[in-house]
Amino acid sequence: MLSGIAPSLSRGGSVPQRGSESMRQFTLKQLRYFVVAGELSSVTQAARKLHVSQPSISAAIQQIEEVTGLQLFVRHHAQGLSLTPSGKQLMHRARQLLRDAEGLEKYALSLGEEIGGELRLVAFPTFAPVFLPQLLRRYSDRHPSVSLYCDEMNQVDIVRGLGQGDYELAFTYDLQVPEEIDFTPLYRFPPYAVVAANHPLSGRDSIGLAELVAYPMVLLDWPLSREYFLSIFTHHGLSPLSPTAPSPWTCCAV
DNA sequence: TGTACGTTGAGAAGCTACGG
DNA sequence: CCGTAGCTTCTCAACGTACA
Repeated sequence: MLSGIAPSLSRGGSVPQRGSESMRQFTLKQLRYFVVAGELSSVTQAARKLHVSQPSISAAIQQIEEVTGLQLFVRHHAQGLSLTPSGKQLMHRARQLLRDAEGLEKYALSLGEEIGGELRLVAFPTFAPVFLPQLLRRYSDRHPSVSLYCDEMNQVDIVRGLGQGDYELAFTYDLQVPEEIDFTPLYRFPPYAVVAANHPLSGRDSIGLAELVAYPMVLLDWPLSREYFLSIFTHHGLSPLSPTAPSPWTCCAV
């Protein structure tokens, strides 16, 4: 949540607010002006894009700066604007707020009708190609009015994205998922070893961990993933040969 | 010096609250 | 119900600044 500010949910027209409190708020419209100006690094271009005058953009930014007490932009005369670190942080949250407001509007419009709006989800790349297509297709068939937006990330970025509200849903492993995130197990995956057809261990129904340590391994070198698989060995007092670290797509190919 | 761009000031328009 | 006051937001014009 945005702390210390009180955005007004007005759309179009003015919202008269008497008294000194009125100067302590800003509107979603002003937030949108700020975000677009930040994205384009220009008041002029933002004004063109939003079909308003330059002073309107400038005034909106100043209002937000006054309310928050933050300097959001560094002004470069005749050279546009650049976001300050505070401006970047606020813009990130402002985008979320605008998205939520848009979602709320769509939700309100869809009340009494079928489910609509946008569902943003993210998945771990190694099993995203395996499970997501079928899941997404079934979901789209059932809820055709929902726009699905899907990303692929490593475990650390997935957890961060959920925490920041960038995504509503994630498909990933149960690795260091914070308590504040609801985790529902869908599948249980036993670890598999994939070997070449002419490998000494080829053709076996099962392989013991101790048998694997003698051979070099290929592991996905992503945050937590590599540590997780190595921990399976160390938990049993085993030390595998130094694994190589290819790209995720190389792993998929292997 | 011309051009591009952001800011400032003045005035208009639109909205709501309030009182008669 | 209507007129007025107060407020916000908008546009236009002018100005200041930086760069080629």
